[in-house]
Amino acid sequence: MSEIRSRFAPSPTGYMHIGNLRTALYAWLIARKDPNGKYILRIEDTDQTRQVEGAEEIIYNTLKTCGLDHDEGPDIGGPVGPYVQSVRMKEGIYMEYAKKLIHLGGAHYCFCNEDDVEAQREIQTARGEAFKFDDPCKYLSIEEAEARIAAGESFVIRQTIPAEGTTYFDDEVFGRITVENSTLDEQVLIKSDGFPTYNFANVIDDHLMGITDVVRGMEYLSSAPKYNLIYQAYGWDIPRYIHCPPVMKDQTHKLSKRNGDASFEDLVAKGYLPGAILNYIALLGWSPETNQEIYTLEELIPAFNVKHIGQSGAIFDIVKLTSINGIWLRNMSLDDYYTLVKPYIEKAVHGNYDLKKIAAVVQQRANTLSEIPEMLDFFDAFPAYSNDLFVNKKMKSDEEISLESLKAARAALEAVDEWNETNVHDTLMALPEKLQRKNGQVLFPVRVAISGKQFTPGGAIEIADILGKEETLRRLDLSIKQLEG
RNA sequence: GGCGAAUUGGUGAAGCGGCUUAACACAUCGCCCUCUCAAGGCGACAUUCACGGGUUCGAAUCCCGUAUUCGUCACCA
Repeated sequence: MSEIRSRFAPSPTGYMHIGNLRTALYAWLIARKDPNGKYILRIEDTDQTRQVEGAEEIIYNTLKTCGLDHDEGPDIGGPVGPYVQSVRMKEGIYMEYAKKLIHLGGAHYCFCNEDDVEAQREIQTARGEAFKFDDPCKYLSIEEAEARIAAGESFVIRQTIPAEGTTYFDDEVFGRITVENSTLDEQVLIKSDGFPTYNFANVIDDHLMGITDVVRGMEYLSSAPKYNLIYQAYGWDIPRYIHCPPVMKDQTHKLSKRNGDASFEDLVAKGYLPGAILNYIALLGWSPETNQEIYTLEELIPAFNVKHIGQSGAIFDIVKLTSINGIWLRNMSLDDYYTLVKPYIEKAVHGNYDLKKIAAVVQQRANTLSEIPEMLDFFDAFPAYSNDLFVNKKMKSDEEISLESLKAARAALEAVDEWNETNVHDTLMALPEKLQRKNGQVLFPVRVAISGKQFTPGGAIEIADILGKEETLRRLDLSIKQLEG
């Protein structure tokens, strides 16, 4: 009965930010650490003006591709549904609890219109104070208020906050936060359209759904004390709070899609693996106890520990993500890698080549999927290149030596009957000795001559093998002609 | 402006009073390996933990103040 229940409670506003995903990940890990733990998905759509079509789909898809499976949610149901706040609202859940709170003295009806509130706000902000609505309605008796409602007056329900004293709440990462009650605003709990505000719906749903661990961004840190007041009024158990510092774009700006920063789906489109993204995100603001840095989702479960979540914002570093992604790519078996990468190879290579060999050669060098096509463009079209490429100090190679090597290679290769990597290798590796040259003085020119590029995935032997005898000889001929001027 | 929080190298960070001449990783720079580029191997890279005081035999680690940054102050979440 003491199972951990954590939740991911996104608003369907469009895309999946990196910060949101990290919150979802941490909450998931916390639930999965407990063998009986449950991970709940709840859709928070109480703001009817911000609904975005298809946003829910993005949430389901992202969680699915990340492997963040949930045990209860709108799509699969569960014992404490419904899991969408707008449908919970229609069932009258929030209004029922709000009324209960009123009778417990933790809230009151308010009939002030927005102009009344605005007037106060102007005065207070002019004085440089934080806004705190001094609500005349709080002195109305419940009977009086109910009579006005019965008469058809529009109303909201606001939280009632004790005038004096302090309230605190305990956070797993920030410790105890204490604030003066006098600084707390009597915020709206139920809006005039009957919908609850985020702050209220959250408390009610977390309690009704038996949530034990609340993971969320630290932008909610200042409003958290008000939550405790509500929990206390009801006499409910307060869940564990885990507030996470923001994911930053730089020192002073939060990472946000609004500023054109990458979202999860953007990163996937750029050629990053979901697993690698999750791996990296886990490390943003959290650090493991060992020096291990590469984690699969499964490995993250035992390693994860709330105690090691940091307190200051972490800057999102795409370079580090790229490095981690490269490691993930290189760690794959060739078969898995090949099926993953085949579409990317086919974007660049249409000729009749052994794509799996190409995959093998590219696996050691690509850090992202999307950079693969341009690495392979020379297979289809032998590019025009300058003879300068043959000049390389380190290889002790120049145009003259290259020409000599190329001619020798051409002749030797022409004699190869069975064209495979071993034979090409043996043939080419026999040349340096014969020509009294270093390996690089022969193989380097050959690689340039058949690829036309300064840098290539794979060396001369691998490329020649993939290109095949006919194409290799053809390119060699072209390059020899070019060198002879 | 009030309130809350944070502050260790270019980046993520470890550290929680002596074992720290501040771990590890990315990035950067050397060297090695090598048919290029990568990958891999080796090495360099904070005399110093925002600043100023204090406590202590001893502080990045505890306390106070200053500065800076972030968050919040909505019938948005």
